[in-house]
Amino acid sequence: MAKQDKEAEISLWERFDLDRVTPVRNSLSTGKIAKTAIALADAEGLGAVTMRRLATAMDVAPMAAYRYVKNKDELLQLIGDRVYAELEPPASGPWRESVHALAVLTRELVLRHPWIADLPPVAVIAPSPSRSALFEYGLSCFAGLPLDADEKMAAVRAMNSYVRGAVSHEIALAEFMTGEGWTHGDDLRTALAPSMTYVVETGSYPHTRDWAYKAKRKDDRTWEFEYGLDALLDGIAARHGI
Amino acid sequence: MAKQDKEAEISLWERFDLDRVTPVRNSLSTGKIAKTAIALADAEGLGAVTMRRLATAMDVAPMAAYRYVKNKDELLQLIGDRVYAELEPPASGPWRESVHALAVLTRELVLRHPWIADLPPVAVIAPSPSRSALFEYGLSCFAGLPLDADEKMAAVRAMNSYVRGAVSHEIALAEFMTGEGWTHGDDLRTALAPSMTYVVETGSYPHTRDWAYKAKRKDDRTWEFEYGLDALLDGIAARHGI
DNA sequence: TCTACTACGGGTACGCTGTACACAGGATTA
DNA sequence: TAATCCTGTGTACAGCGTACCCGTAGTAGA
Repeated sequence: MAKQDKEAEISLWERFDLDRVTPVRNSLSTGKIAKTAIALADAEGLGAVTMRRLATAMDVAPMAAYRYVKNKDELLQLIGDRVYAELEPPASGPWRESVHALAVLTRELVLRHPWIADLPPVAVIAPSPSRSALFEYGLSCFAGLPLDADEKMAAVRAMNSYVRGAVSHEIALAEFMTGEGWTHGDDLRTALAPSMTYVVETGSYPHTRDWAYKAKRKDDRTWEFEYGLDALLDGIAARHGI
Repeated sequence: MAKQDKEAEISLWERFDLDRVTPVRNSLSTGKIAKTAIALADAEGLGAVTMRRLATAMDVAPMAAYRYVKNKDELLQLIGDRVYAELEPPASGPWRESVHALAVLTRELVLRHPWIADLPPVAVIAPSPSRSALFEYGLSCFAGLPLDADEKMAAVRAMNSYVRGAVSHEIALAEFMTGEGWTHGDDLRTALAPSMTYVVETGSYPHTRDWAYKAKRKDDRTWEFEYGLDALLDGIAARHGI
């Protein structure tokens, strides 16, 4: 589990730094483990990321990865961090453009790797290099504006919360719909899954029914995402006159 | 898994309706299963909700619950629904008060049963009686206002997304902090977990560091929640002049 | 009242999981 | 050359979800 059996405990991220310094020499490395696990998750979902499958994918014994990772939770933290490293913060500019762009890029990242939404919450909370950097970027967007320290943090967290909530909802809904045989398309905008018909037709949900028959942008997830995003940004802007 | 071995497949929710009609007679019922599982989760977290532990808690063989629930996923959907049934929508009033109150009540519910945040996303997406009803309530808050069907849905979903994101962040952060030996309190507002010191002190994260030293409301989660909530509501209101 | 049926819960078993622990061999250092 | 350690191997265990089959108690039809 440690780079040196005898050394005092070293954090995952220090271990990760180590293996880009010490060139290769071993068949395994934190980087290779992360890359393989991410490929596995991209291909078959987070459920396929098993210590054993990871091992066979690297042609190695089941327990081998445990030299680099304390337990599976740490593996998940690792891939959570590495996948966020893909995201390059937009060039600096007016705060609103920057924050908006960051949100859009984040959404695109998560849609590219939908399994991120399935990571255990703690794997997304524990500080990690790339997420700390993104967080720092978020805060930096508000530098020099008339917000105090608490307000800046609240603004960044509100953005994070909205984006995470919206995207995870979006992914779950998409997976549920395909799993349920939901049909959609231009000519079928008002079509509903069998499992939802009862909701609409019982008469107990008149407003939902209304939506089902009148809505025109049911498939336009990007529009829906931006609606909430812009609303939130408007609210923050108004609050501080920025 | 079915109430009648020979009958055509019946949905979880129809089965659930059945057992409040047919009084008791059996030692098990969908309701009892849900109640026991929720108690287990409240006491020891979602990880303790195991088909076997659930069975022993009900003094029954490990496989017994499968007469009432197709698989574990359905069990999770069931308890996800039952716990949301606790939430009583606020009395109707001006849209903004209603929506605000619903958000606050939802947050309180989730803080009371933090394991909700650990439910697999699909268990929170699949339509279910109590969540459909809450959704309907959300939509009804915007009835009669100058929003079209798509905008109403977008507004409700934005609220949902923010609340879910914020609360799950809040819970994960709290669990991470206690798990890490983080100290806090009036006299220790600026104290940091050992695991975070490096983030603050490397010099690579000046804005985060700034926050760590200057922020005064680090422990005020309610304030933080309401900051984002009000910002979002402001944005929605402004967008439609309501 | 006898008979047939069936819903319900019990029991056993399988393949999979995460991971503890002891060990072997090549590389590195003294 | 000898001692050390770093790395990957092998085996094993407890616990998971759940497929499948069976006994039985209670009901329904005659």
